Amino acid sequence: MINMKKVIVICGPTAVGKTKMSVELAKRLNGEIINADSTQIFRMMNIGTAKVTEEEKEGIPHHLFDIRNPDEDYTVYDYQKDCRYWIDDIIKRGKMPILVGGTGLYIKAALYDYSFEEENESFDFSDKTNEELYLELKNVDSSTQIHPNNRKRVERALSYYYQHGVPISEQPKSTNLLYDAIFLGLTTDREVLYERINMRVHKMLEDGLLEETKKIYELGYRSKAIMTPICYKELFFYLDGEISFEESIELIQQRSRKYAKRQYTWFHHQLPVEWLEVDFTNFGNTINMAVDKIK
RNA sequence: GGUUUCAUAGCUCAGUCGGUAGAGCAGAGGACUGAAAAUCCUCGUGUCGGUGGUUCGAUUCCACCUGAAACCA
Repeated sequence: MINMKKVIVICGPTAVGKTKMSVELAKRLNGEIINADSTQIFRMMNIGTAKVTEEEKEGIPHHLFDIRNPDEDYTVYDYQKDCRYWIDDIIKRGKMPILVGGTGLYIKAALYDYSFEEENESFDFSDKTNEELYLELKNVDSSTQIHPNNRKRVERALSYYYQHGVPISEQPKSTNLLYDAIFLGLTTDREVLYERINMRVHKMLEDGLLEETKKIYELGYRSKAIMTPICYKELFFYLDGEISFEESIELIQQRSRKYAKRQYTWFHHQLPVEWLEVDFTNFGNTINMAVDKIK
């Protein structure tokens, strides 16, 4: 334990102030920041992903932002390697690695002993129904816990089996922490958070979200990277004339609320998070609380 | 002022030929190892506007009251 590498993680739901906290901590603790948000990996998607701006960085080095184009794929597998690389690099230079982001799976995969292997084959299941795929999976993995309707997971389990010859449920599921990590979760009342989410969407529009989206829309990108995050696909519906502008904004806000709820569920159950109630009227208090927890 | 229609879950509404009611949305809880801002699962009692009347029994039929909308003056 003594020799484990120290890492600070700032997590929590969307729109609680993780970015601000990360920069302040980096300034005080001689740290560098590593992105732990699956959508901020990509270039061009800045406003819609609430990516840190150059000004907000305040000169602190930021890693794993803008490392892929929107038409490229990026997965947990890639993130695990990239994140571990930067943790080691930052520590070697005598500085403190600070992971910031809301993608729980990425954080867990990087810091725990999740094992991934090189995979290059891809399988096409598009001609089969959910029921057929589930039966196919049951056949090779009778103890599967995946719900039949969760097609994405069923397909993934089958791909895994066909590639490795063993059921995905037999994959080692040990969850040992590989780093001396402290997980700081920022939180606030649900109502306050929902209000902040609504306001942030309006702020994004003021900052040019629609223009950013139009640029991507006109370039014709319909990749996973673009169609996954909240904001772009909803505004695409509007640009396609399927829904009104107001409807698309409400959709974005609604989905962001649900996303925040899912994030709470993940962080509460999957990581040993120490929660900090954010003081929005005096953020300095929250920073001091975080520093106390770390020391 | 008159006529007609409407009043049911936080919202939009369905329904009960009289036996106290259910969808969508909103909201809540949960799962999670290669698209994770993704994907998937579970959760619906509310004076059925108010007061009376008819009835074994009314949210349902009738009367009146209140409120809303449309039309006529």
